[in-house]
Amino acid sequence: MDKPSNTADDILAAARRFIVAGGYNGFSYADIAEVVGIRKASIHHHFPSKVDLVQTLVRRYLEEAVTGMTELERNVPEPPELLRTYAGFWAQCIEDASRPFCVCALLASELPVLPPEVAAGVRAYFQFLSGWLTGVIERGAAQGTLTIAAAPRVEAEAFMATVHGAMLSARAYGDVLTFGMILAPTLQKLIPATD
Amino acid sequence: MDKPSNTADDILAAARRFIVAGGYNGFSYADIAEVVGIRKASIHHHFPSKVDLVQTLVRRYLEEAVTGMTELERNVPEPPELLRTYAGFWAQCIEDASRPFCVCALLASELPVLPPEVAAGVRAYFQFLSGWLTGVIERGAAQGTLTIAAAPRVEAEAFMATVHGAMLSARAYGDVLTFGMILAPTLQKLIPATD
DNA sequence: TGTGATATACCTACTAGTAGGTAGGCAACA
DNA sequence: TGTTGCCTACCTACTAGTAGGTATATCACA
Repeated sequence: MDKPSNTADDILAAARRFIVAGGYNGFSYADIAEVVGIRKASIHHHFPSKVDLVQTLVRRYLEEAVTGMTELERNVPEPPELLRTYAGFWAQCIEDASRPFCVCALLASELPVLPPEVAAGVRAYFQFLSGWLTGVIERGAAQGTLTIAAAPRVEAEAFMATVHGAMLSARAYGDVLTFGMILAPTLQKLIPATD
Repeated sequence: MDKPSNTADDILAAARRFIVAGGYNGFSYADIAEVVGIRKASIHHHFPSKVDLVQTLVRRYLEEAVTGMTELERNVPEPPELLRTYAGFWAQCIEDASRPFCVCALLASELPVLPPEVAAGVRAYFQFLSGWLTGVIERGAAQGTLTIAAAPRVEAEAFMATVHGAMLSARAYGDVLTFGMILAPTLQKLIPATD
């Protein structure tokens, strides 16, 4: 677990913050060096190139998502509550400004100018997330705990799109409550009323 | 109408393509100079700084949206058809790759690192679009031609978020049909079945 | 009708600063 | 003793932007 040094983790954490703020071309090794408190050249010791750094970041981001979702499904088995928890996670991240945007959603927006290795990682994340949501929605529909109007895959893609678009709007308006406001009716349409 | 020279328009068109591909930091004056066929310094003659250039681009983008929506509402008066046409416009833009992303949606993702003048323009675009959609949905709900589960403003924000998120997914998957696939059930939920 | 003033649109050649990246050294430590 | 982690010092390529020039077009007016 402690194979990568603390500095490497610090570099990755700084890179994540910079990417979340302004994308792949929105930061430099000099920016990272400053916040981590080392020299530019020392970053190259841990990550020979910028591509290596961001590739590692995206790979870990996907790994964390996979373990996070697995963990989540163990603790929260019901599909409606899974969707609510997933949306609530991002609502919290945005509200407390700890992670105001999804790394891969941001990188996806600049996909055409991304190094191919990074682009592939971003695509993998989208495929995983969409697959996971499809599974959850499929299960909910079969159980009758979710109401869907289209195929589970399509509903999953629509849900994911709304989540990403809501992040964008929250950022555009500079209003952290926008995300929750948008997700509320989206969840409501999927979850049958219990009145 | 011919106040700005052809070259200035060419520069703006090139900048738009570059921004749509990779955002504010994803292109340089050198990139534009190459595709327009002039020298870097000549771009500075038309747009003294990069901020001037992108600011002008965003301002015009909003102006075009305003006139486009006004025109649209004159030709297509019914709210359901307005939403369908708006979504269809973007579906077409993405499918024929003519405008595979909204300039302001892309810029919004990197808002924290944008020059303040540009950021303000992006915010204005979001406010206009959200306001227009709110009006359309409000009217549709009053007429009974649209079915809404939340306040018109909330439904409008959710719709806009889904459109932007669907652009992102289409880009992430590299599949131009993803956008239409996502928007179909979204429209379906707002437009009552006519069976 | 010719002449001068002004403006437009572009050019070459340059600046300071920043980008990612490299070479080689030094100290701590297993 | 070799490896790890970081350093100074440097590189080349590129960034936005500037200085100063030229060719051409337009207009005012004698």
